[in-house]
Amino acid sequence: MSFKYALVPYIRAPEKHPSVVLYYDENVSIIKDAFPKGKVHLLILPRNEETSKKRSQEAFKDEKTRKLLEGYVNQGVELAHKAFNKTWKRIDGDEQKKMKIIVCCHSVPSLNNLHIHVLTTDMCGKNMKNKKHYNSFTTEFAIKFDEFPLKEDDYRLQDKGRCESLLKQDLVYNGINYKGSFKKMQAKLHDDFDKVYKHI
Amino acid sequence: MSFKYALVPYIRAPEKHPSVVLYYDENVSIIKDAFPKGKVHLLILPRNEETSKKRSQEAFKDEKTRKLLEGYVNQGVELAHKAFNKTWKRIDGDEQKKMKIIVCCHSVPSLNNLHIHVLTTDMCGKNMKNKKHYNSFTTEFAIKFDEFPLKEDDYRLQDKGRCESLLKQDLVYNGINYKGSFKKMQAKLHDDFDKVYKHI
DNA sequence: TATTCCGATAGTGAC
DNA sequence: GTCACTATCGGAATGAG
Repeated sequence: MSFKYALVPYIRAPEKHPSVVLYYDENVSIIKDAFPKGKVHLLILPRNEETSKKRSQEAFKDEKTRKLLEGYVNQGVELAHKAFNKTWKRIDGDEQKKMKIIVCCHSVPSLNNLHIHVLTTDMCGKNMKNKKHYNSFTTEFAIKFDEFPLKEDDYRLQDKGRCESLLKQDLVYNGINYKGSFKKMQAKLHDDFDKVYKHI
Repeated sequence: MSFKYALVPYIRAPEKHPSVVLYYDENVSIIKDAFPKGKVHLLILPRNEETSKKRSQEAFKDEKTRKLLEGYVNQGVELAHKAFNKTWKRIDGDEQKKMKIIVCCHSVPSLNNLHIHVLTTDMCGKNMKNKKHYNSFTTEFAIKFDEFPLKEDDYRLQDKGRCESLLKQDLVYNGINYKGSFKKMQAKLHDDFDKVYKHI
């Protein structure tokens, strides 16, 4: 099952992966997601071993941990904006309007090391390929960083099955239900993106 | 919907299709199935217009029609054996053992002209590609020619839905249930065939 | 159950 | 929900002056 530990190298030895690691210090590594689901998609990896092996729901019950990460989250968002603006420009030239960023953790992660997703909301990354990818960022499956700590009765603390069922929900974009047709929705997503942004 | 009439040319003008038509007279055309599901796969097509447009269940209520076709069925089986033996030979050399032949009509045909399938039981034709193909010849979905006329209470006279559900049954070969895995079953079918027969 | 094309769905294996 | 591969399953079109 070693794939579950794919993030370990960036936590243990970030200095060895300069092409992937955007920033690191003793507390975190911030890396580019190898399979981006948005035009920009970063991961913040806490380097503390105890923190890293917890699920987000547990790790962020602790206020000190949350407070520590808060600053890095702001930094991650800043890095994401910079990366996005380096490649994309609004066609209307309005530089006040900033691309929105999602900061979240998956309620059922597949990789064993705690990671905070920081990604643009376009959902147009090269590796956005199916319904589960999409729903994992657009439904409650994604726990927003500012939702932590979860209330004690939040189903996402315990009910893995219910969380996973969110990934099978009908696709919804702009209030339109695309049912099973991921491809059609994706075409619309790309269309809409291309109407607003141009490649630099 | 013209695909439903794909067989019409062979009924109307068999003389124009010598590469497909093995035999014809005023009553029938016997042709090679364009998408063979067995190593040899023929179709017997009654040329009488009234007969041709009936389902087998109805057409073969009539004894005269059955008796007329009986002879052609025997001829079709003979032709199938000849065609098979022209290409395949038993490895054990036992020429007494003859390849078994299925003679049947589908309880829910997709083509509008009545056609009797005559095919070897190997289920190893080039166009045996999925579960429905297989089940259409190995379950009660296939009405054997000698089952006609059907008893009045046979569900296949009326219950199209139940007939169609037979096509979705689990795959069974040699008492083994292959569930959804058509490819694995097919590999076994080909294996077993190749153990007994060699190409001439 | 005619085929073919496309796409969604499902299971697996990955060291 | 890591990906990538294979295969299964599911719908729609097929014609054409």
